[in-house]
Amino acid sequence: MKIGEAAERSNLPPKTIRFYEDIDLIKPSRTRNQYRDYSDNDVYRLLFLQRSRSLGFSIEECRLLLSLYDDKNRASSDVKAIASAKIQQINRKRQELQSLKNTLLDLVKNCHGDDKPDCPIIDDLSGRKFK
Amino acid sequence: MKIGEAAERSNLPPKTIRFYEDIDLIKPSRTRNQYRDYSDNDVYRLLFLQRSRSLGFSIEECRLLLSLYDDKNRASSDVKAIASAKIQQINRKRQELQSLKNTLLDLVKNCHGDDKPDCPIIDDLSGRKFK
DNA sequence: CTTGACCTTCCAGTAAGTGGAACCTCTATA
DNA sequence: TATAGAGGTTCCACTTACTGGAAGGTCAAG
Repeated sequence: MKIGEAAERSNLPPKTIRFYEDIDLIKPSRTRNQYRDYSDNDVYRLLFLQRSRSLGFSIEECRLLLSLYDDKNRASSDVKAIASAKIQQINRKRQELQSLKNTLLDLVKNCHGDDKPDCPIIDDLSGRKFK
Repeated sequence: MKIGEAAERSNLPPKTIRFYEDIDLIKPSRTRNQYRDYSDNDVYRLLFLQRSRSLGFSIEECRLLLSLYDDKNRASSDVKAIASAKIQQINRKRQELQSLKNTLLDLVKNCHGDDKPDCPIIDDLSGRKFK
């Protein structure tokens, strides 16, 4: 099948699929007229990429995951370790966002939010102590 | 003062400070020998950038915030609106991460994590239904 | 007078695509 | 048969927010 159909089936834009080929994540065959020709297996591969990317794995992590996907002798513990590390990463990111949010909430709480130029948020950002 | 000292005082690397100049966030004067020459006000501006960036504001948001910082007649409500929007953004991002995490936790929970090639995580990523 | 720290500019690369231009190919229809 | 349109191709540039490195200039100390 051509790239358009592969795109539909994998929920990935054609541009992204070509990009994945550029970085050697997938290598479809070509027809005589140079059109990319995707097999069902290629589509599975693209779906694998679509799902793992949407779960927050980086391209390099996806590459690793794909190599495990290809490796019929992989240990499930290897895959589990990658997924667990990703969960820890997400936890850290969430905590970081939480603390940013708390700081912003504090700032917003102290800002009267009217038409006057006096603004504790700006004061804080500029480094003026105002507490 | 030269860029090294401005960097120390603002907690920003010199490279980043030069970059901020490239994108017109700050315009220090120059000495005869072409060295950048930062005033105290310049350092406050850099600190403002450092703080707002570290609070998760994008460069363009910082540019807007800086223009409010410069505007002695700004309404504090304008600033408050930007900060509030950012809080909403953070909330959305956190929810997104939470749901990614839940999916990954589910996957990991179902993976025995031993030396055998059978792996529910890979199965799920590849689109095979295994429940 | 040379060494070393620090400064300068410019070019390239990062992550993960997206947008657009210029051009090709196939199918359908007037 | 001519042509229009859909969808394919390549390549280059842009995005975000920097970071690294090369090649060279400047200045104070020894």
